[in-house]
Amino acid sequence: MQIMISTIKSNRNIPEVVLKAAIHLFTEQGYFNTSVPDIVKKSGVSTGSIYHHFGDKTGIAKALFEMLVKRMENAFDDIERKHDSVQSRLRAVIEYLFQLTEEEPEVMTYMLFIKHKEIMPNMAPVCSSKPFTKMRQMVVDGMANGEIKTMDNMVAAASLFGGAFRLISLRLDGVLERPLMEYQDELWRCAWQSVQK
Amino acid sequence: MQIMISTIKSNRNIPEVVLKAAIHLFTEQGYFNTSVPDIVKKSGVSTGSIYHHFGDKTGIAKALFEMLVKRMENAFDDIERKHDSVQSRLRAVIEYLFQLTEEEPEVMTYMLFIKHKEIMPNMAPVCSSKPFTKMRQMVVDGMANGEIKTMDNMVAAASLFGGAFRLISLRLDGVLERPLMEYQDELWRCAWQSVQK
DNA sequence: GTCTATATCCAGATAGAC
DNA sequence: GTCTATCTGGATATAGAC
Repeated sequence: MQIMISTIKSNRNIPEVVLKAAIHLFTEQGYFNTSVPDIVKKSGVSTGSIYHHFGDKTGIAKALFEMLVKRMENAFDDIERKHDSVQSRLRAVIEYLFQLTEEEPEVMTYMLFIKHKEIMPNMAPVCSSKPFTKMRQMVVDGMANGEIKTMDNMVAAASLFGGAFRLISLRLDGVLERPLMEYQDELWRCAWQSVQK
Repeated sequence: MQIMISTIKSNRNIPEVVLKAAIHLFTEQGYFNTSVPDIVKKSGVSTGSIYHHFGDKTGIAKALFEMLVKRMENAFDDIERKHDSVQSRLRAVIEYLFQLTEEEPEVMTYMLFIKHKEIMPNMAPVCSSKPFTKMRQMVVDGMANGEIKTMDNMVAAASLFGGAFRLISLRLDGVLERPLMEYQDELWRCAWQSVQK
């Protein structure tokens, strides 16, 4: 591997600082309430550079989304490597989602609650993205090996993850005042019990 | 009661036809991708009349939201009148939500998945609106009378309704091909089981 | 690759006749 | 109360120097 001289010459990574400003503005005030001049001000990067790197405004949203989806996918791959039983995998997934919500609420908001179809009209819904199909696959595996009661896959997945997503949503909306970790054990007991015989 | 002569004079109710056009456009392409001229074209009502009735563009979104929230609140009041046990009330609520999703997907989309805070920055989140607090109150009642295991209110509500909301979301995103009614019984068994001793 | 200056367009909103 | 015609600001995007 060669040393990346180009990154040494410039002391900042423009795409990175733009994306950081963008996720903050998009989740705070919404994509459509955020103008490119807003991003210019917040990031300190000029209009010209932004368009050079991202093509247009939707390019920023797209780059951000792809980065975050990839990141979550990697996290789930990690979980599959570290846990054998479906039960402990599913629990770890929920723990990861709760932690991410607490530590980087903007990331979670951007992934779950931004209507990407409005920004990029021909994009598939988030729930069809790799990490989400992976979650459903775990459930299918659990049914195959008998850990989970036999039933419709979608119903099982919805029952297992639905409560967690509700709590995440309530937390991001400011309705839950205490951190999600405090609800985790009790929620998981309910979720797991819902798919037992 | 007097006969409403004014409604006889004009053969159409302008706010109504505007709201009908608006909910279609807002859910189809998003609030911010919909211009007032779009609504003018779709509704056949002039710019001037629209501004006369609604004040500004956000006024349309607001009127629509208030109407739909009120309607859902009334539906839940009906349910409380018709059912005594908490179990049958909760089941009826989910049945209502599933039916509404199938019959008027735009209404459900507008209530659940439009980011109203982006449109009206100082609006409370949907989950704080009357119908949603009513749903949580039912759960609290069920815990008080012993139908539901004693636990955190929010966890119980999330466990009971989370799966239903997931399925609604998947259905509106086109991921579930079959109508929600077909999943209803199985989902409810899971949801109810999740909060039993 | 990064910047400033600028073009173009169309949105939201208003004026004022009827 | 309803309409048409019109104003104005600010958004996205580009041109072109450095």
